[in-house]
Amino acid sequence: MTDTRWLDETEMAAWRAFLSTSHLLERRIEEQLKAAAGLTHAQYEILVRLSGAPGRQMRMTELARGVVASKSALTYQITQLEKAGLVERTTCPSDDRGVLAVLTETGMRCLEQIAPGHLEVVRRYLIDRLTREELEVLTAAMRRTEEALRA
Amino acid sequence: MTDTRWLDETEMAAWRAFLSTSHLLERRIEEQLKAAAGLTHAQYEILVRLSGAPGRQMRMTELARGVVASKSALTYQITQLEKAGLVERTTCPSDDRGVLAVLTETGMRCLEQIAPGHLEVVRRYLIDRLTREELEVLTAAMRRTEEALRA
DNA sequence: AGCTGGTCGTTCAAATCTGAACAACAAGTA
DNA sequence: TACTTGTTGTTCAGATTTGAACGACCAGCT
Repeated sequence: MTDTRWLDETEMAAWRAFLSTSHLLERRIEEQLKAAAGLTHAQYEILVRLSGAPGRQMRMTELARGVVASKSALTYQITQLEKAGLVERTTCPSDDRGVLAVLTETGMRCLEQIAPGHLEVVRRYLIDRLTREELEVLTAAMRRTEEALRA
Repeated sequence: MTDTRWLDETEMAAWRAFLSTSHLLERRIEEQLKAAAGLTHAQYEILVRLSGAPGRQMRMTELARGVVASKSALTYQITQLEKAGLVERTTCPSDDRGVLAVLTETGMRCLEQIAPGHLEVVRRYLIDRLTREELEVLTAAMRRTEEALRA
């Protein structure tokens, strides 16, 4: 509170661009997924994480960390995905408190079907507009702040 | 749908890092603002935009575009900020349909008071972790995709 | 003036997220 | 064993967002 470190032009420009772009991209992705499969981006990310996990299953808490969602938000979304038949709940054998979210065959097929359309959006607006070097700079920068935020 | 262009490792790494980090940062910012002033990040951004606008006022639609929010979301938030005395609504003199959101003196003082704490978070987790060059690369990249998304 | 298409901001119901509270269980310690 | 501390996932109420529908208004044209 003593003396405020404001952002200079370069810093402010970076922050504003990052902020606007992430929100705009989020919007577009949401729109595409809703139209293509009636899914939320949050739901899509859950399917992706599960599909990449051993046994296509994950503990609720671990999954929540992965997709950056609160525990209650994940509980809600898993319930929705369960109703849609894309995910199932299993009690964790090694921990009676635990719950395993498991990707069903239907869920896996659904994901394979909508992934191309989703990735097309990610490509068109972000990935294909960056050079190889920019991609690497972006990754390094993001990982540094991600690491700080996970602590 | 013909042949899918998947993302290679470099591309996927960039996308995942960008996605996780933007969500994590959003969370932290939300947490800080809530604790410091009981404000949402969306509300804070509205105050910032208004403070930088001529006459500290903006048309609803223009403001919605600026902060990347839907019209209904903005209507809701402006109502909240009005209840808090930080913003006022005025009928637009040149267009009877229009509504001007005006930042009040109280709103301006509130913003000046909480900006330092907010910027400190932006610095600590993002800005201060990037080199000058990285900041510029990030800005350029984000602006390119922002431009595409605004079209 | 009358029409037409478009824009503006709001409203509404439904969906989603948040954070605190909670009960059940785990793991270590005395 | 009994106790303590921490974790797990859910629940709940409240806050916020979404998208469609709507009435009011603008601008250009006839």
